[in-house]
Amino acid sequence: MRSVDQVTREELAHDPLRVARDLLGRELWSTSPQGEVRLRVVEVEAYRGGDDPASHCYRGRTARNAVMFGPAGYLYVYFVYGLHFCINVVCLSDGVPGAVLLRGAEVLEGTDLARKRRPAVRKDVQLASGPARLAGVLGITREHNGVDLTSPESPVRLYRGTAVDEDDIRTGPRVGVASAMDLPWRSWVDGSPSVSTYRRGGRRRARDRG
DNA sequence: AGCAGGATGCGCT
DNA sequence: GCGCATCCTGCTT
Repeated sequence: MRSVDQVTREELAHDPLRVARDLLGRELWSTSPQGEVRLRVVEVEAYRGGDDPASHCYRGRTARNAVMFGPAGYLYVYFVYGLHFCINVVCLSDGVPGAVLLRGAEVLEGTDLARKRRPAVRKDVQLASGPARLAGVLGITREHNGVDLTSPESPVRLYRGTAVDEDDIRTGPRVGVASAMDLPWRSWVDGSPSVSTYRRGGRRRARDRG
């Protein structure tokens, strides 16, 4: 298998906690009329279904989260805070919801286009640091919801890339999510400057705002 | 390096 | 209505 081979659906049809670690070092290529952008994934988070209160699938299937209930290998796109898109790789099998949120990546090719799409970001190394920036530099919109990442025909695709050394992988709690469960929800490549800064979860109360 | 506040659309209670 | 799997600006250490 070569680094330019696409990731197969079978490889993604597993528990999100496992797939999350496996996605580190993989490459995401997006093709559009504007050009091509290639990323190397360095930060991810696992989300499950009915047993995960932070998951969009926690309260069952709806029109919005339907893709997460389908087969592995598809893109789940959601819209947050009235401004941003974020993307997940759907995993597990048809009917069982689960996905991995892509939180951080390094830009390998297409830096000029990435910068055009995210003009506010100061340093190139931070162009895809953070889930909405990552989706932004790929040119993701709601049209990309349900795209097959394992098909050569798709506008956004997942490639094998180069494996990350086990010793370079770190895990910790998810960003912006309050969870009591001690599981390796979040994984990242140690030392990468494109890993987003950690913010703890939980709601801010009126008292805390002073 | 780290708050705080604003901008903003939409899914769900 | 409320609350987000956020980002950006501006100001303080």
